[in-house]
Amino acid sequence: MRPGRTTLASVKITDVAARAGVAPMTVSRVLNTPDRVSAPTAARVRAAIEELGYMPNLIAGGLSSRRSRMIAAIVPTIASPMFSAPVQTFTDAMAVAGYHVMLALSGYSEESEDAQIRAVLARRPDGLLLTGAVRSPAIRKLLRDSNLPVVEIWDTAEEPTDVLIGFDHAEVGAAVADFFVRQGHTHFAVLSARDPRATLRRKGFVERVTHHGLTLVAERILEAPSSIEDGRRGLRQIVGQLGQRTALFGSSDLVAFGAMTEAKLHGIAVPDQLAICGFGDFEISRACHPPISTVHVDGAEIGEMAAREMLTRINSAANSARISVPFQILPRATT
Amino acid sequence: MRPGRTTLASVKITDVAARAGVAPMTVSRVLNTPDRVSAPTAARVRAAIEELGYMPNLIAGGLSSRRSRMIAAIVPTIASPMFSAPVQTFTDAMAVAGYHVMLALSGYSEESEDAQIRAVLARRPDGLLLTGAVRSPAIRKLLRDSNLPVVEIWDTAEEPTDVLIGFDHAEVGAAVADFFVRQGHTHFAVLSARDPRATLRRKGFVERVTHHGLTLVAERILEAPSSIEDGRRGLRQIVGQLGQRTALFGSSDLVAFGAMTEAKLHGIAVPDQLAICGFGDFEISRACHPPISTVHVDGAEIGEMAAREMLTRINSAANSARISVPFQILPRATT
DNA sequence: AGGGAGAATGTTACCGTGACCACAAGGACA
DNA sequence: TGTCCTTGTGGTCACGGTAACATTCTCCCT
Repeated sequence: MRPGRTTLASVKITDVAARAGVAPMTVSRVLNTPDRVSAPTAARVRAAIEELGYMPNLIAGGLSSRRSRMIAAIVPTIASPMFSAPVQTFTDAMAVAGYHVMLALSGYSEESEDAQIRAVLARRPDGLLLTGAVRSPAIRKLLRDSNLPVVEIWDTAEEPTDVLIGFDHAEVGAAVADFFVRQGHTHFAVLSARDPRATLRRKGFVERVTHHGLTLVAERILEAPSSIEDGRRGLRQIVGQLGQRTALFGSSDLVAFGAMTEAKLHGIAVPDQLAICGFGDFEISRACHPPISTVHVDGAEIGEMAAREMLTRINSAANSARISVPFQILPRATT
Repeated sequence: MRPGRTTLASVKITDVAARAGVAPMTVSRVLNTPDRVSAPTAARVRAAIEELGYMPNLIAGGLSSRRSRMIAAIVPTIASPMFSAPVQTFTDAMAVAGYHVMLALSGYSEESEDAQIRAVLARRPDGLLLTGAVRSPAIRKLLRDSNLPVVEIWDTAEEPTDVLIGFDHAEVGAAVADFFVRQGHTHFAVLSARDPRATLRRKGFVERVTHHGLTLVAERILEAPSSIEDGRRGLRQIVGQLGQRTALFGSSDLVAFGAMTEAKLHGIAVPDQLAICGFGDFEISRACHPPISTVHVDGAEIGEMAAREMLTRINSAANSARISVPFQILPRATT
């Protein structure tokens, strides 16, 4: 460190300005709107910044400009690829644009989510990333009044607060049922987590099965977020109800993998006696043996789209929208 | 909404003060140091807050108090339970204490981590959570000079910048080697990701094997972060080099699971011809069949400890420390 | 040559809080 | 009864930037 150099916290924009022989405002412009400063001046300022080890204070800047360059993201958990994937791509994409992401985890509790939203608004984020549509009317009103970009992901069933990116989970369930039916199945089972979106998938599946006049032989609700172990336990609990040939829909690939594992131990042939379809296209369903049929939805892509929508809305007003992301059934070896 | 009620952004502390008939400072005290305000005054202030829908501005508060009540966390990725678990528990524990966590993802690139640290310091966090010890001397100096609490997790091999919580990965590798040796193994193989900590484990393993004068029949470096598929591919590549009875160490449970999956397909008996030990005690190693022997380390616990240390250091100066977290080999069905 | 447009930079006035210090009122104590 | 301490509250100002407007200078066009 050169003599006279000062430390992180103590150097402020006025110090840099003095050193470079310009006004503080010019330093600010060099950092925020470089094209409005002449090249020689900018060079002098940059040199001063370098020499002093100046680090801008975004808290002060945020207060003054009323833009925090920060986004709050609230997801149930990051322990599942379902949410870690979009959070990861969203964070990366926003970082490129100069935004940081504040992460809050809500579990699967609605009250917790509401509390987190309130808490995080005190930091004056420039936007909000939420999981599923906000249900509490009070919070919805708060968000609408705040005039902030709100991107809700993973669910398009409900009315968007602002933008909603995802797909209809009930349709997924129905599509899986249809897929099984086309393969000639007549007997069905579901193992499904107790979370809002898994519930929609389960209902869509069950309704479609019923609509076809076919038989639901077993239905089991698991805890959320559900694990491989939940899938195994679920299958153990319904194993007595399975017939000669049953088609099982699991609410995630973890559940499906657990069910398959347990089925093998019970001597049940997959897919001949028990056909299995999961959800999420996690790596495990692709890389295990036999590979498990599943529903592909691109969480990473949803995160990127969310970032795109967020930036659009930060930079210019945009209308409320509902953006559908396709899902796709991937038949593999278990169906 | 009652008449006269104003919206989020516009209500400030002076409005509340006027409504309650007190000075702004008193409102601030009601929110930050309630015990210094008389009960009747506090009640009046709270009523005014409620009526106006006041939401404090933590940006302004942070500028004034020079405490942002925010922690920056930088991890390589949250796609692996290795990091999502501690991030999750850390975030939860800090939230209870009124701190929010800003998340940045560095991949496995050191330059990216350095850049992220610089970027995030501009937000004046009250502390930093990092993965592994900081290696760049410039950044280390920056952090030390900043006088911020810095909690580094997952690695105790290097010198801590401030506090280091984790274990020695080379010791893990050595312990696994010893464990195999005690079971009578004489031939060994490793499939290991190209990341700093996996590399330490691999080296510890290989050195111990060599030290015993035993044979390393195959060693394969995988990409980081490594997946089930990487484990399968790795095993395919070394399958020709495996002898009658080999003990394989995988750098994570995903790798181990992939290796086991592929071994079965090649007709290799596990554990008789190929014994396998993973690392991390992810759910998959416990819930798959046969359950895979692994090294248990409690990522969730590390996150909680990190939060504890962070809060301690925020509230009072503390000495640099290196905190060891135990790891434990869990023999299951693959060894 | 005069006028106007545009580029580069400076000046002023906050942004919304909390630290710090001042001060009034009331009770304890000698 | 006077002094001292404690408790509760208010006033002032600084935190470190940036928006908005003002100013200066240059250059170009008619």
